[in-house]
Amino acid sequence: MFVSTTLITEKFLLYLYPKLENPNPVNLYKPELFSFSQFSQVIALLRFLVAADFLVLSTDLGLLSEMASVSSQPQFRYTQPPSKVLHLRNLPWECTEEELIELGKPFGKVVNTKCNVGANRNQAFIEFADLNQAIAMISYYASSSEPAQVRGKTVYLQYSNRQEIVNNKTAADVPGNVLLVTIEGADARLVSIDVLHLVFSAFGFVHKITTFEKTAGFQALVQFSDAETATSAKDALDGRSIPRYLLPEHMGPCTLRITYSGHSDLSVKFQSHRSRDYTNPYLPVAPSAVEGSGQAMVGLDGKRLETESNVLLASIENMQYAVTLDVLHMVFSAFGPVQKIAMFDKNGGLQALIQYPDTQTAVVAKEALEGHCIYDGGFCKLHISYSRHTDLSIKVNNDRSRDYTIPNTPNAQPSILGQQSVPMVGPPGQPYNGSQSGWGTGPPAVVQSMPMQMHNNVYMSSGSMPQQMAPGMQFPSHNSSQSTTTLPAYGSDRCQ
DNA sequence: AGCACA
Repeated sequence: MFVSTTLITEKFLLYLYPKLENPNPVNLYKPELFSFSQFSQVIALLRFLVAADFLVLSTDLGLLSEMASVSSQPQFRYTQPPSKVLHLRNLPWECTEEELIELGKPFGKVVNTKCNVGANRNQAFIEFADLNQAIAMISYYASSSEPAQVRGKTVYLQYSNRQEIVNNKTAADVPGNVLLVTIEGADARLVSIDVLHLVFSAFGFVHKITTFEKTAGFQALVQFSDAETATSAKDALDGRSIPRYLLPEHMGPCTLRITYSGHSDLSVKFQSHRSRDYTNPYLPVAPSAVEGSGQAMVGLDGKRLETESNVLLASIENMQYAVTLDVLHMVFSAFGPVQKIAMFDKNGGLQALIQYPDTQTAVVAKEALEGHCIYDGGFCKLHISYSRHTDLSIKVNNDRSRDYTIPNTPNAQPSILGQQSVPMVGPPGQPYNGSQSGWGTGPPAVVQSMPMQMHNNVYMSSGSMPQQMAPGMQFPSHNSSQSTTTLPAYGSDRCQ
């Protein structure tokens, strides 16, 4: 209740009574008797009570007496209790918030609005900062010869039956840099992520795209740099269909429904047929995106899990210095006996498969070595993933491949756990001196992921090529040396 | 022309 009942003295009611018939009692306000706030609120309250037959005005007694019911002339002009919120009806089509604010501004501060309400979308609410402002507006139009109008159309006002506007503004209404795109059409799910990328790239650099299946259908989240770019794409594409020439001929039309997403930065773990991160070319390709991969494992959280293996695939980035079989053997022997190594060139870079007797050792080695550099200065940076092999077939022992399990093999140096003291070899750089992140501190601050072509090697079964990236896929330049970390000295306490 | 929507 907005006014203490003790304020309604007999004197006050006697004063008010004749004025209640006046549709605009604000004009009759007598500051020497009551504050404006008290006056306005009580007027509105009394009107409501009278209209609702809770009070009956008695001229004889000059008093208001309480009554339960029965009114010969029920009044419906003031059937709502006063509220800061006004209900407007008979509004013109697609009335805007600006028009509502314009209408309410003369009476006070409009703090909230809601338009396009109701089945015909021709109702609205406006909420004032103060109850008296709402009262002032209702009072004014109750007595005015000119009705309230929007675009020349009469609108009808009354107090809302709610005390505040609750804006169900969902994320879909709040502009953001990420768009939620629903692709409608019988063949919606056949729309490739590359086509979506192409369509949305017309409006600016697309950072990331994820696609997924929901009850709403086939949907995608498209991330732009900023809300302005996203808005331009939304305005241009919402309700439009994907150009036919971008789709296979047999496909039906695919219409885009676009809202804003609540997200601001999508989390893309892999480049795959479902998600892309165009800002990070070194994001690994999800095995699920690799044809013929039957190893897709899904964790409890629904994310993909890497399939562990006793064989590691190492690719060497920024190979300024020769990395020999012996160097690799030394590096990887620090974590356990290395059974076999096979080296090969791939896409102008060097890769190697390193086989341990068990998966646990490989896991430890991978965790320790991933992202580290064999040589100081960011040279020969290792990127390690699990191979799908479990036992390498080494045909011949030479400077590129070796089976250390075969006894009496020259240069074969089976390592055992604990045999750790291996001096730094190779031409340049200084051995790790402990000033940078050591074993104990875990992986480097920024661990670059493996290049996406790394799955593609001669040791893998046919049909294991990674999915081709889309033509026109663009990557911002990156500084590969900024995140390199020198490989610490081998044989630290981590490896016991 | 008469009170939002998950």
